[in-house]
Amino acid sequence: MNVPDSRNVICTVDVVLLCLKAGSLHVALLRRDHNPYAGVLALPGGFVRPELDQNTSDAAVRMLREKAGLESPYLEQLATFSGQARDPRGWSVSIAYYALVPPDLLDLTAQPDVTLVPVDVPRALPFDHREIIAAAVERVRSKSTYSSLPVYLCGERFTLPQLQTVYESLLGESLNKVSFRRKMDELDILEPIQGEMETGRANRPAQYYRLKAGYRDQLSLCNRGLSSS
Amino acid sequence: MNVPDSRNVICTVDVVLLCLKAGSLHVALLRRDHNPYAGVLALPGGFVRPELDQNTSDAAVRMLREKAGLESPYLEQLATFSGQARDPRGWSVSIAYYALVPPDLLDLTAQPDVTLVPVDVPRALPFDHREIIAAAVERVRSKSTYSSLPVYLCGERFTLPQLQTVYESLLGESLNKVSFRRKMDELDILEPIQGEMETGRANRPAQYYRLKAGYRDQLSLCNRGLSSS
DNA sequence: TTTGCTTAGTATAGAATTTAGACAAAGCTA
DNA sequence: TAGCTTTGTCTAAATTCTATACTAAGCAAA
Repeated sequence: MNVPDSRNVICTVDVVLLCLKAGSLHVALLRRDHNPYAGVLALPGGFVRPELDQNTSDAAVRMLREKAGLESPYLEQLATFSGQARDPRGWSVSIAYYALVPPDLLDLTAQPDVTLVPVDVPRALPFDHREIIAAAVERVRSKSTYSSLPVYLCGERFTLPQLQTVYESLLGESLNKVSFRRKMDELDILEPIQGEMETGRANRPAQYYRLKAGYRDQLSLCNRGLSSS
Repeated sequence: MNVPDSRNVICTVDVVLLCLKAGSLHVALLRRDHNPYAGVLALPGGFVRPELDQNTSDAAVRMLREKAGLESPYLEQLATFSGQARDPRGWSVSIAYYALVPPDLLDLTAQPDVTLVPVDVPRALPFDHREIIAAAVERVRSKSTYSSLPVYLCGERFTLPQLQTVYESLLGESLNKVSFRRKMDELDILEPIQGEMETGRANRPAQYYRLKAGYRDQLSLCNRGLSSS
């Protein structure tokens, strides 16, 4: 009667690692090194290890470090997926996280096991990983309509036209330049980097910006959203 | 190496059952009938039972039925809480759900074990239940700024002034009547109940509305949010 | 060196949306 | 029947958003 069948539940953590490549959202997949599905591309993930992890968020950080060799600037719990059918080993829960990284942080030459796959191209995946990825993409696109989330897909510094392009590729629609700049200004999370301009192109140089110090780990929300629809 | 220490993880589900009482949000607590914390007020919850539950959502439905004796019109996964310290029995995860019910669905005389407690009055609770409740309240208030969520706190039928009052008590600010009605109209999820008016008060009777048939289990989102701030 | 091209960044006017206030509608009470 | 109250709608003013135009500034080619 005391601690019954819940001992039969397998407890794992999976991470949806997202970044922009060639203007579209990609997810990082790894070839699994053991059964089930050994050799198959899947989300980085694994068992929660109580002796190593203070909580599941720690476990997600550990997965990213061990399997993709990086510390993500943005990591958020997505949802928990559960049931009998999703894992052939038995009734399981997977606490899913998603991470956003700028492209330069994912050094694919140093991590030859990692494969970047466009999220919008349907593909068979083991477990319910396709569903988990779909939920993460949905969450990112939704949050991009009213928050500063996409900033985490940019590097340390970026120009406003670059940032606008990132928003536009996530939202799948073009944004009004004046409105976009007004809203970034209202968010009040960016600061120009004095004297640093994007040069080398045949036009007026664009100002480089960076996140203000206090906003490294904290989202900012717009009052009225960014897109028109 | 195969299925390691994750067997040592305790897997539970907790439900934050919310309703409006006297114009403010209340959470339903139950007196625990076994250790740890036997006799203490806590969230309805319990172990996931793989032989009974298809998934954790089923488990949450079961908790509501067994412990509070009701079927909630709205149930959504909130987040998963985890770690060594939150449960004296050991490293645990709790997949938390939240439910919204109209006041008349919670028959406290038939369920004498259930206690309704205002969410804004701080109170010591076992486990990390205070944190879980805070997250649920935060989620409900946040979603109320841009969605039809508060409708689930009303009964089968309600007038627009009643619904506006529900929004206002959740958001903690008064809303513009014209804007509120325009946005409810844009959501296009309510229909007037022909001929049914709220009578018995010393003023012009208000029209009763209900959710349109297709929207019983589905949220609708505003383009631009409801509140002004 | 100069001309032309391209994109950055800003100003402005017109369009669209939101809000505050006014007011008629309609039932209850006295 | 008069007066009170809240519902539901209309309208004008305030605010916000968008399209367009225009200057800024660097590169490339003549």
